[in-house]
Parts: sequence; C-alpha cells; structure tokens
Amino acid sequence: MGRPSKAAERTEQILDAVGRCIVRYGMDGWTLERVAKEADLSRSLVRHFVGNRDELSALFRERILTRYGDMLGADDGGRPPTEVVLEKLFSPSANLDDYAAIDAILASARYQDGLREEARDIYLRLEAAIARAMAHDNPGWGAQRVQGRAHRLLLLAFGHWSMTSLGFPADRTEHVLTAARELLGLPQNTPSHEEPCG
Amino acid sequence: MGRPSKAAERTEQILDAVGRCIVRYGMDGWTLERVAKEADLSRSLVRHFVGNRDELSALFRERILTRYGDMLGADDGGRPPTEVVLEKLFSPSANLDDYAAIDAILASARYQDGLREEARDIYLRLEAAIARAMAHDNPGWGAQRVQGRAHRLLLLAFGHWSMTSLGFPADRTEHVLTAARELLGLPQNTPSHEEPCG
DNA sequence: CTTTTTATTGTCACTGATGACAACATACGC
DNA sequence: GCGTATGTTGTCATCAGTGACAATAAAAAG
Repeated sequence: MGRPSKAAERTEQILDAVGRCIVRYGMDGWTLERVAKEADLSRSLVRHFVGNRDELSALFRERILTRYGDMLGADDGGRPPTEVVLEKLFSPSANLDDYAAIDAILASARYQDGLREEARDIYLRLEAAIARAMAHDNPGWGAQRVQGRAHRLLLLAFGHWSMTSLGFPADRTEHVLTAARELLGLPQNTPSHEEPCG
Repeated sequence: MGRPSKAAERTEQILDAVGRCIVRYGMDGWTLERVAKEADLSRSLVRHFVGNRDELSALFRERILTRYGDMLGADDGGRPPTEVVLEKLFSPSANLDDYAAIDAILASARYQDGLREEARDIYLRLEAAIARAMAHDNPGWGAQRVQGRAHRLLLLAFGHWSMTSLGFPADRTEHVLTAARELLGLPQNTPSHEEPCG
C-alpha cells in the first residue's frame, strides 16, 4: 500500500551527482546544494533520501569502496591478472571519475582524522589485489618482493593520475607505462632504446 | 616619522600560520579566522596586513614557491647533487610542513582552474632540478632518459609522502628508497636479496 | 604638546550552507 | 472514494566566514 518508493533510484541519482561534485569541487567543496542542483533535485529531497551531509558522504564512500575495492582483483576471462591490472590502473578508458573521487578521498584523509583509517583500508585493498595478480603471474617472486612492487606500482599509478588530471602533456605517460609493465613483470611492447628497468 | 611598521614581522607571522592551517585543515579548510587564531592575532589585523583571503593565499603560494622551488637545485658543498636530491626528497628531517603544503596546493589545483598553471609550474621546476642533478652525476644518460627518470622519481616521492602522511607503517619505505636510489643512478647501500631495479 | 603614521579593536551587513519542519501532492490497496 | 505511505515543495532560524569601515590606541618626529 502507499505510494511506491523511489528511494533506490533517487539514491543512485544523488550518489552519482556526489561523485561529479567531488571531482569538480573537491572533497571539501561539494555541498548539498551543489549535489541537489547536479542531480536536478531540490535540497530538501536530497536530505529526505540520504539524510545529512555526513551520512551522504559516508554512503558515497561506502559505495565507491564496494564498487572499486575489489575491482582490480576481478576475474576477466582467461587473461593474465597483471595485464588486467595494468589496463585498469592506467587505461584512459577506465572510469576516470571514480579514480578522481578515490584520489580526493585519500587527499582529504590527510587532515581528517576520521577518514584516515578508511583511506588506509582502501589503499591496502588495492595493494593486496595488485599483489595477488603479481604473485599469480610471477610464481617465482617472494612475498616481500611482490609487496614492494605492488606498493611502488600503486604510488606510480596515483601519482600518474594526479599529474594527468593537472593537465600535463602526455609525453611522460610512456615512461610511466614502461615502468609499470616492468614492475608487473610484463614484457615491453615496443623495444625502446631505454633499458626496461631505467 | 609616525609609528614604526610591523608589517614585515606580522606578515611572516601570518604566513607561518597559514602553512600550519593548510596542513591541518587542507587547502579549502583554512580560513582567515583560523589563521588569525593560529597567529594569535585578530582577524581584522590579518586583513589589515595581508588583505583578503585570495591575496593571502597567493602570497603564501608565492613564498613557498620561492623558498622551495629551487631547493632541490641548491648547491651543497662538494656532495653529488643526486645524493642531495635523494636526501631532500625522502629524508624525514626535511621540512615536512612545507612538503605537506605543496602537496595540498597540487591536490587542490585539480579542481581550481586558476591554480592549475601554478601547480604545473611548481612541478616542472622540481622536475627540472632533479633532471639537472641526474644529468650531472650520470653524464652518459640522454635527455629523454633523464626526464623519464626524474618524472618517475617525483611521482614516487609525492606518492610516498602522501602515504606516509596517511600513517602507513614504515616497512614500505625501504622499497621506495631502493627504487629512488636506482632511479638516481646511486649505488645501493645494503646489498638486498631483491634485485636493484625490481 | 601636536601632528602624523601605523597598529589594534570592534561592529555591521551580507552570503552560502545547513538542519528542521510544516504543508501539499501523488500513487497504490482496498 | 478513502486511508496511507511516500514523494515533493517551501520556509524558517541559525551559523561560520567574509569584506568594509569606523573608532581608538600607540609610537615616533617636530
């Protein structure tokens, strides 16, 4: 009985708008009013469906975590996991907005005590997924070595996206990709005059 | 004649407070009121000496740029420039707050159009300084190779500081340092069971 | 002591964002 | 048509941050 609920649909609509606003205004700059405008709803409606700002923020982080926390570990047919990782971390076709949002969360975690554990969790899950893929495709590598490489790959990827979003020329991308393939133990595509591990 | 000016002293006092506030509250979270409290002045005084928020922000960025823009290229006795770079980029004794502030500026530049060019400038100056040091200590390396390595070293350093400030355990630091030494063409200190370039 | 320059304090209106809540509208089962 | 649960709109007080400016206090020169 009663009117049918639009909660699920509206919540999705709102959370998508939050993502876009975070990318556009940063983790501190997004507001309920901007989200409402972006979602084409009134602020009252936003509040009605997702509660106050803190609750909405938590909801968004939770969603992006479940959506992308295990992303890197997802099975992709019979392809080598490391190739999948490389593509998902560096391919421009990847969901840019989600990466930017994760980046914003990590950045703001630096000065928001409550977020720090959450950010650490995100990071560790990503690193673990990468490490799994590496260990699978390079059975000879020890755990120590795999973790170190996974860590460095993640630093490389995050730094790369940060710089890319700042509008740097793309000519540095190739060096980064070469290094990434090397870290993952993948063969280089184009024989470069630069030695692989440099 | 007239009362002696405290402008220089007060401006320093205020800019220091801005730095601490940026580290504590982020590039969006610092306010004139917080700066005033941190500097132990009234907000009116802050406004009196440094103008409005935008002007203060620009002043701070300008100062940190001139203070640290050429930092990596500074001469340090007869030591190899690459060693100096390594130390300044990764040594915990380096001015942490200034790195955190630069990091905050770069992070907020992502969604603030006006800041993007400035951030790019900061980045390019740092990269150029690193590249100079590398080329000096490794005369055989070509320009292409040096730039790629400088870029990767900077990504590594920024990512490393980001993660460190999130409170990660220090056990990943060693892998990062090993990679940094390798990128710079420096010999490894401790013979590790991990091959240098992995 | 007076003038002049600057420091310092205090107050005002304005804006953007928020939380709370009342009021109205709509769709479904019966 | 009626009851009911939900969607939807609108309004209110409040709060933090800001910019502008008036008013007062202090220190130097003459």
